[in-house]
Amino acid sequence: MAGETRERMIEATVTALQHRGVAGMSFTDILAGSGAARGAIYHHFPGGKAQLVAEAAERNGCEVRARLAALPADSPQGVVAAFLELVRPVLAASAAGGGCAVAALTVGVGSGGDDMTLRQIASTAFTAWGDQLAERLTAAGLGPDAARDLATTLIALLQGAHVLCRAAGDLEPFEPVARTAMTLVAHPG
Amino acid sequence: MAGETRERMIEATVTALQHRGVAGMSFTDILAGSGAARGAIYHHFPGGKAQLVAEAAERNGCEVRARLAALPADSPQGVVAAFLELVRPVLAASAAGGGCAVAALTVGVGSGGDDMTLRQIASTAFTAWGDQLAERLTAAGLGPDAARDLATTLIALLQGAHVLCRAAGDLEPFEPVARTAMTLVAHPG
DNA sequence: GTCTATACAAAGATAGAC
DNA sequence: GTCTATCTTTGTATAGAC
Repeated sequence: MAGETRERMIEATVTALQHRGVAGMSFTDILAGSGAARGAIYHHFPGGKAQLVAEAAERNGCEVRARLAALPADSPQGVVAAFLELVRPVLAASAAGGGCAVAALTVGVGSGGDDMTLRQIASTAFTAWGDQLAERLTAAGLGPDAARDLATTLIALLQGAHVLCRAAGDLEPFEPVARTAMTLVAHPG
Repeated sequence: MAGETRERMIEATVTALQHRGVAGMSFTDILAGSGAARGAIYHHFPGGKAQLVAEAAERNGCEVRARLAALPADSPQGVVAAFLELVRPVLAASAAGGGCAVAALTVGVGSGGDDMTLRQIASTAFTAWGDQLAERLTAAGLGPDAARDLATTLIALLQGAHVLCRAAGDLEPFEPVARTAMTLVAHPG
């Protein structure tokens, strides 16, 4: 079926991005992970690696955003608690060698033209996540300014926990971060 | 003088790590940045890239730890404020294309033997930073448990801000994070 | 200790048959 | 639309002269 192979290649790229990053991943990984042939890459992605990585990161960014949009908005505390439970398994995967596919676009890239495009994609995704989270927090009754600050902080904590958990190889660094996040929402602004 | 070239190579590696990461950096960068000849690398670092990267990251980790040790300990609020002012210029460099050399060891590495060693080095550095920060906070009067949680959270916020600021290309994401960190220390535990 | 030259492998990118 | 084969570049690693 048309687009089937292309789809599998994008999925494989998301996984490769999480595990090895932009510079660390190779087409060999993508081909092994998707079962596609070598020439198929440039058939589906004429822009080469840059295009493939860009599409994979955008895909992953939208998926995460959708999951944030599905958070309950009963109370600010409830939103933060649900957010923490949502990211816990993701961080567990990070500790096991995974990571954030969007964050991968920000490291290991220089100042070249294509690299700036990738950074832009990451920035857009992070902004979208923050906006979505802030929307949930305001829907739960938090003031607009406090919601924005808290949302950005939660995204930063998530990314920081990715780095720390990946280094530690377990979820241990996440626990104090989660405790702090809960005390945060108890004393906004 | 003996060790002069070796020193410059380590310095160049720290910079390369910050800008390109482990997989993204190459010996070409290190040679250009240190003025050394190609063969000099394996003369000073028989272990090749893994050894060079490991030593550079350990060096950088110790330098950061020393700067954390120099923080004043007048009050918990004072420690956090001084920490934020300490990291602000670092994050500005990150926004301009730099980054955290230690965090670079956690991404873009697989599950190989050398890679696990690098992850271990990063983990050790992060733990040392957290311990040092917690020590300052307890010296300023905070309880041991609250100090540990807050210290780990601040390190996570720092790493998260690195990712966000690098993606955004400016310091803007750091401001709400800094505001939140100050409100945090006003309501410990 | 420092340099030049080079071997060897891996990765990205293409061409062309089917 | 998919596959095999290959070109080119880059990067790690090594050998050996000075």
